[in-house]
Amino acid sequence: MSRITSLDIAKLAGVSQATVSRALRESPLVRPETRQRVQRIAREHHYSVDSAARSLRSRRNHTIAMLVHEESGMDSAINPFFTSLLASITQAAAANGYDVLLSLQQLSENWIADYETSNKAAGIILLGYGGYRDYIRKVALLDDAHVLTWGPVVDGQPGHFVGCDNRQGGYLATRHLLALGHRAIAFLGDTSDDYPEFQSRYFGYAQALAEAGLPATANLQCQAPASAPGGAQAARELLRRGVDFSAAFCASDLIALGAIRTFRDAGRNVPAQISVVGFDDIPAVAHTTPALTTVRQDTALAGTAIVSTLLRLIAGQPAASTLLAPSLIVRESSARCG
Amino acid sequence: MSRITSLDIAKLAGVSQATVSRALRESPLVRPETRQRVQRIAREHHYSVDSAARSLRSRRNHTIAMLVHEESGMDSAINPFFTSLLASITQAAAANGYDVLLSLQQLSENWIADYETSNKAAGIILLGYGGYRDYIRKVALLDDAHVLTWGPVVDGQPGHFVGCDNRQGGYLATRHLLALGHRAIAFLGDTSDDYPEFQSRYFGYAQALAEAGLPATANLQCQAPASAPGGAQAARELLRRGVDFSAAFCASDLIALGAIRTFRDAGRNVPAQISVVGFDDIPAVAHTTPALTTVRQDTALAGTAIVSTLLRLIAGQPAASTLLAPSLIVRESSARCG
DNA sequence: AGCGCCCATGAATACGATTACATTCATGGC
DNA sequence: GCCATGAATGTAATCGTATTCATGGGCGCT
Repeated sequence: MSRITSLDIAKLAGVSQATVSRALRESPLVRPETRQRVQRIAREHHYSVDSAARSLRSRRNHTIAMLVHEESGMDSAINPFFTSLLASITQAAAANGYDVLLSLQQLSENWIADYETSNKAAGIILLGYGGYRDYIRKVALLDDAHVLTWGPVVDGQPGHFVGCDNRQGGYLATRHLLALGHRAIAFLGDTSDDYPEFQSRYFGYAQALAEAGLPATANLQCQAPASAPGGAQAARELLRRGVDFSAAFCASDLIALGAIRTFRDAGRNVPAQISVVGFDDIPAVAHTTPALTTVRQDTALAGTAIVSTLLRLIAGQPAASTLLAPSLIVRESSARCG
Repeated sequence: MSRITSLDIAKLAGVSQATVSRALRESPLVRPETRQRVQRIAREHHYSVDSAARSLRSRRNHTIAMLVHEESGMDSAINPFFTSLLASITQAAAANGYDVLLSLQQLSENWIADYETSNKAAGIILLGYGGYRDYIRKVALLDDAHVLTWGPVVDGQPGHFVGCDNRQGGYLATRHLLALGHRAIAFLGDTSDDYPEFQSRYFGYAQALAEAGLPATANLQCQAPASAPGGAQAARELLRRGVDFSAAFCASDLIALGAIRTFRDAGRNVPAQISVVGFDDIPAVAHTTPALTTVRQDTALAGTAIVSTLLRLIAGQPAASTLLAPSLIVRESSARCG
C-alpha cells in the first residue's frame, strides 16, 4: 500500500496527471468544472501534494528558517520577549503560505549552507544574535542568500534588519519619569557598543534628560547584564555609591525585576520612594507586585514586518530595513516624585 | 548560474554521481580515500545535498512537526512553560539529525494531511492541546501517523503521550506545606475532567492530606482558570468564604501570582500569614517578591523524552508513554505555619 | 466552406538525489 | 590455470510533481 499520488487521482478523475497538477494549483488553464471535480476527488481520497516532489520540480520552497541564538534566544530567563516574537512570525509566515523551520544555533558554522544551499528554506530569519554584528555584516554582503535579522537598525549598515526603535523607547520611558516630577533618574543597563539595543535605549534616556535641561551623569548609570541577578547587582552598586536618585530606568524588564528586589531588600519602597521603569513588557511583569511600568515592543507588528520583508527579499524585490515604534505601558512601579 | 549538484562534484572528483552520493553518506561501499577526496571537494565547493531530492527519492524525511495550540501554547501569558519545552525539543531533535517545523494551530482541520501525508514531516508533536482529548484519542487510532502528545498520561489510553507526573507534583507541594506545619491548605485550580493535569495535581494534594489524616474539604478548594486574573479571582472567593487557612497550593504559577497579589491587597502577608506554592517554575517566578516556591517540570528531560519516543514511533519500534518526575523548588513564598 | 486561433488537455521530460543491478578487477582455492 | 568470490565503482531506473511542447476540437471570421 504505497502513498496515493497525483497519478492515482488522475486515473480516478479520468484525466491526465498534468491536469491534476494544474487543477490543484487553481490554474486558469483547466476548465472550472474539471478543476472542481479533480479537487473533490483529491479531497475525498485525502490526497495532498508531496512537498518534496513539488519543491524539487518547481525549484521553489515554501519554508523559512528561523534561527534563534542558542543561549540568549529561547532561554526565557534571558529574554522571554522572544517567545511572542516567535509566535507572531510563525503566524505571519503561515498567513503567507510558508512553513517555519525552527533551529537553535550558535552562528559559528556555515548555517546558510545548511538551510538555503540545501534547499531546506527559501530564507532565513535571525533572532537574538545581538553579539554577532560583524559576522552578520559579512553575511549581508552575500546577496544570493535571503537573510533578515531582528535587531538594532543602524543607518547605512549593509544587510536587512527589522527592529524596535529603542531610542524612542528610552525616550518615552524617561519622559514619563520626568513628567512625574523626577529629576535624578538612574539608568541600569549596558551602554557599550556590544549591545546596540541597550545603547540606543540609553541615548533615548539621555536625550530626554537633555531636553529637560538635565545632564546624564555617569554616577547615575550602572552597567548591568540583561538578567535579574544583573539588575540586582547594578542596583546594589547604585545604592553603594550613595548618590541621590528617585527613579530608575532599566534597560530590560529582567533588570527591573532584579533592581526592585534589591531596592525593597534595602528598605526602599517601590514606587513610593523609587520609581522603576522596565523595557520589553514580558508577560510576567503585568502580574508582579508592583506591576511594572515598561516599554512594549509590538511583537505582532514585528512578526508581520519581519516576514513581509523577508518575503520581498525572497521574491527579489527591494526591501528596506524597518524601525517599529514602541509604546509605554504605565502600571504601578512608577509614581509621582516625593 | 544554476545550483551546484552532486553531478558537478562527480565530474570534479572524476567519479560517478552514485559514488558521490555514497561517499557523502559515509557508505562503507566506497573506498576510504575516495570518500575523503569526494568529501573534500564537496566541502570546497560548498556543496550540500538537496533535501527535497533526497527525501523524494529516499522516501525518508528528517523533519518533525511541532504543533502548538494557537491560543494556549505560545501565548506566554498563558503558559510560559512551553517556551523552554520548545527549546529542549528543538535541541533534542537537532541532536538526532532532525529539523523541526513549528506551527501554531487550532486542531480543527486535517493537520495530519498537512504534515505527514504531504511528506513535510515524519512525525508530529502536539503541545498545549489539553482541551482536545477526544479528538486526540481518535487520532491515536490511526496507526499510519506518528503522533506524540505532550500532556496527561492516563493508563490504558490509546495513543502516545509524554507528560509530567502531575499527581506526584501536587503530592510533593502539599507534603512540603504539611511539613511546615500547615493544616488548613487551600487548593486553587480547576479540578474538572476537562483539565486532567490540574485534576491530577489536585489528586496528589488530596492524597498528601489523606496521608496526614486530613480531609480535602470542598470549601478549601476554588476553581481558577490558569491565569493570573483567574488566580486573583479564586483567592478573592476564598477570602470571601471566611474559612480559615494558612496556605494555598496553586495549580499553576500564574494562578499563584494572581493569588499572592490578592492576598497582599487584602493585607495578608505572604509568606508570613499565608504560604503559597505554585506549579511549573516559569522563569519569572524566581525573581518575583517573594520568590515563589513551586514545582518544576524538567523541560530538558521532557524534550529528550518526547523526541526519543517520537523517533521510536517513526522507526516503527514499540514505544511506551512516559511519565516524568517533577521536583519541588523551595523559595520564599512558603514558610513555617504560625 | 475553409482558415486560423485559442482553449483545454495529454504526452513527455526534468528536477537531483538514492539505490538496485551490472560491471570490472584482483584474489584465492582447487 | 580457471572459476568463484567479493570489493569498488559505474549505469540506469526511480521517487512524484511541475512544466514545456504537442494536439485536437470548437468557434469566429471572411
